[in-house]
Amino acid sequence: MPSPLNFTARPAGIGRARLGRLETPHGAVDTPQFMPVGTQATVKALTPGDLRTAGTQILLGNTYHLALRPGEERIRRLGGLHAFMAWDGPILTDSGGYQVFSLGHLRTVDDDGATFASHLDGTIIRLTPERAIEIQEALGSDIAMVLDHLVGAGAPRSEVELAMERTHAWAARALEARSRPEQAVFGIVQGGVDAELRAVSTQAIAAMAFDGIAIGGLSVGESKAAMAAALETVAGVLADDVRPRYLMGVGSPEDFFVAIEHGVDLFDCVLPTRLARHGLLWTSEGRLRLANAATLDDPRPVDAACRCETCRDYSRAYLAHLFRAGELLVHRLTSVHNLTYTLDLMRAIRQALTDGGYEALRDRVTGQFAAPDDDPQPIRNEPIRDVLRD
RNA sequence: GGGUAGGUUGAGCAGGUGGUGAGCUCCGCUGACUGUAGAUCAGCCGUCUUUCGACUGUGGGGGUUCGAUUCCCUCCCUGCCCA
Repeated sequence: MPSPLNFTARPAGIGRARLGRLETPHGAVDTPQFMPVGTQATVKALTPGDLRTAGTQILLGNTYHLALRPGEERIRRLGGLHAFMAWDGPILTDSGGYQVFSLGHLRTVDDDGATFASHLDGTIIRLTPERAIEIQEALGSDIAMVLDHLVGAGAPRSEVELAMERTHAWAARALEARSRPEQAVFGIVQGGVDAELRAVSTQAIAAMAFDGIAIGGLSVGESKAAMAAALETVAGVLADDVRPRYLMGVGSPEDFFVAIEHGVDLFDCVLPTRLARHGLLWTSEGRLRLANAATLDDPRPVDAACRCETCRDYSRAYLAHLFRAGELLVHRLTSVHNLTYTLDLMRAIRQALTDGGYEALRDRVTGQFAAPDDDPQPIRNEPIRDVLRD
């Protein structure tokens, strides 16, 4: 089956980093690229217009959540996920594999698939590799993910290995089950942070006829060093693989650089939008917490270097007020900003990989977002009253 | 003026009928969050102490008592009813 995707990429001269372009039935995506997460057919608090303005090129949706509500058949009857949510750009749907992990106490897993007790009403939901493909075909996403089995950091090797073997078997079954040539399907590498299992898994998935390779089972509690090591293992095995590579569930600004240098093309993460709703903003000077008392008196924009509507029109003090007052507008304004920051960062990375200056950009951003333990200079979040006093 | 119900740590409450009142929810302070069961969650939130712990605190004053939030006297304040 010819791939519905057309992906071209070239080495960028920094580690294994590459610059590419991914063409899908609903439009092209420049890589490296970040995909905002819209689990329930919406990126929380944002309209498709907001997403476009922020620079979004491709979105995520979720098999488990949409099958539960409103139901994939209803979405199919209503014209498919793109029409349903009024987003005409590319969409990638996750398979529900993450819910096998995150809803651990509401499900059981066996070799054939996973059984959930719906988190909404307890209804029993069965997800198999075939069913996950069927749901995603009904949703009509551009890229479907295979159902996989991921386990948390710290799981015993035997458990990691079992989940990996299951993932491989499920991957093969998903490929057998696919019936829509216009929908791409990505396989998912597992294997935890065990170098041997990671390598085995990468080889197994890469040997199958997927349209792209996803790296799963990371950013689930392991250390930064362990994640980097796992990426190195995967990158080594995939050295000559020309398909798009997608690191699932990552990440934070500093994580992007590490992964890109290991050849990752695509990212998704709830972090920018979730942190936004929780009052944590990413800026060109590091983190800004709306909840902190000092922000209440700060007349400055969130980020003077940012082009977004929030930074153009509103002060930190106003956002801090909205946050404390529980006003819903704050969710849109902070989400607009964090997504703009993230997508502009990704654009800046592509630019730097093209024109130079990548290392300087990486070092600056990594320094701003380093863990407190590594950073003796926590970001300052103080009002500039002195400047205003005449 | 008469009657009645009250006054608890920023706010709102719970509790306590002579022997441990620092418990809850807000507010406030500080964190966490990585393929979204998350507009969520955690810690702190009288004073001193890193901790352990110590001390203070039930409207004010006084009394009875070994001991009072509890019993007595008195004053202040608030709600409601009647005049």
